[in-house]
Amino acid sequence: MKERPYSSLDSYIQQYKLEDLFPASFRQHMKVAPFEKGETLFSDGDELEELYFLVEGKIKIFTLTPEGKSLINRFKRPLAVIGDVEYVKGSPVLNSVEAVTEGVMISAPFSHLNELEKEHPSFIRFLLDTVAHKFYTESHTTSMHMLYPVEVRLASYLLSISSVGEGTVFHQEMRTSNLIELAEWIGTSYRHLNRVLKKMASEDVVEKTNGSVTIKDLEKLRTLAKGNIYE
Amino acid sequence: MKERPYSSLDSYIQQYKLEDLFPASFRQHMKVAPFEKGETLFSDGDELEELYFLVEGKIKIFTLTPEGKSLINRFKRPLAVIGDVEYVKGSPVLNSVEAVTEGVMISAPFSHLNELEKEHPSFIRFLLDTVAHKFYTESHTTSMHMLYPVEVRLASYLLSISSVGEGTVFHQEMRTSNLIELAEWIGTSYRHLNRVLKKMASEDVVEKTNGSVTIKDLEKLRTLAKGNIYE
DNA sequence: CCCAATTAAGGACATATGTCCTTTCGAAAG
DNA sequence: CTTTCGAAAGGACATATGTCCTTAATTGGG
Repeated sequence: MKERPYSSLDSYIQQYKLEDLFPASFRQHMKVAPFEKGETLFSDGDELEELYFLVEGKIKIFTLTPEGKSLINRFKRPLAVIGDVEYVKGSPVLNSVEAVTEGVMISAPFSHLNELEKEHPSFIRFLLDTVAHKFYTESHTTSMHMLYPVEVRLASYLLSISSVGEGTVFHQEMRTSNLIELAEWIGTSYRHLNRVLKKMASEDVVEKTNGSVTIKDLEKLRTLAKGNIYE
Repeated sequence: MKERPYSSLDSYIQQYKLEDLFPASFRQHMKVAPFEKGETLFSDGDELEELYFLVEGKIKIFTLTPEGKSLINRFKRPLAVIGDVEYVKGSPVLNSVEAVTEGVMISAPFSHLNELEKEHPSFIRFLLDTVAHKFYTESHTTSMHMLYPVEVRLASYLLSISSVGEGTVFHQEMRTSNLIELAEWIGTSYRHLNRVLKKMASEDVVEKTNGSVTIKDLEKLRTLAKGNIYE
């Protein structure tokens, strides 16, 4: 997985079935841009000139306040679109974006997208689908955050990363690299997350072993989540 | 203003300059639907069949939890689009909608919109603009709610309803009909809102006289809002 | 003008969450 | 094996906010 040379534009387009979206004649305007782990890709307030597609790696989208607090809006894996809302509204970047792993984006300049819109209306439909979906999840997450305490959100998060196969509980890779990030993701402080985790552990809902969290009682977890689930 | 007969479909279309969006041939599929104050227009989970345009009156969009808590997502005045995300995603209604005043909606069936999309791609662009804007404001509001305490959000709200004209502060009609609604709007309890208002009053930032709130010190308010402003 | 029915305001207490700091633990270096 | 350092956990306290209930204010009806 390491050091694998990044594919070319065309192979990414093929991989993600974007052929119809970007006709061959348009691809000359597009670029391939690798990035490093931890790199700041976009900052709140930047003026964007291109639309980006995440084709490899993982990024996080978050808000920073002047006071230094940060709130993670969401994590993204391929295929994700960055800059769609900015393109449509012509406004500066709404949230900051940082690379969680190394990865690759491909990009297309706004200026050429206007032409593409005219020639290939399906591109507008694609954007519409993308933005509608973003709105949907954002709206859902917001309600959860506003209406339920951390315990419910945490339970919901844990459910979202566990999959149930024939009665066995597998816990997938945590979508957050550590507990600090998890805290920012569910919108609380690290301290408080710890507190809630400990409580859950004392009730045998989860088990904490050196930094990693394992689900022990899926049913109790479901009760705690009150039917909510992230995304 | 009362009892004024509602206009016809065509006059609404003209009034809001929707002629290009809905060609004459399409309008036979559209309907005019008046509603009463307080009426529940849509409920969380409903299956929507039509796209609606609010052309008269004021509505509120909110989330209800099984436990009975409610969170107001936003208020809408004409021209507003309802059901866009549901149309695009084909999913059930995300939030409940209630009429704050009497008013009128005009509607177009989803089934016919598909054809419209093909013949008039500008309609897709219109939806894209609409949804992108929704996302933008939603995202902004979410960050505020998650990152700042009620005092900041309240200050920000008060700023948003006051307009400054040549050094004089006018406070517009409160967009919420009462303090309870305001509490739901900024995402807190009525009790707590009262507490914060009282504190602001004691610092001469606002004045409370029988239920209505008047801004006394715009500068202090700006400081409290920390540069944030709703919408 | 007075009273009942509402609506607004506020007191008391409980809970959720944040902040700061100390302690503990485990892994990597020496 | 010991040291050291950073990550992880947790204690103590402060603040924000919620819940429940009581009191005060307001307004339409008689």
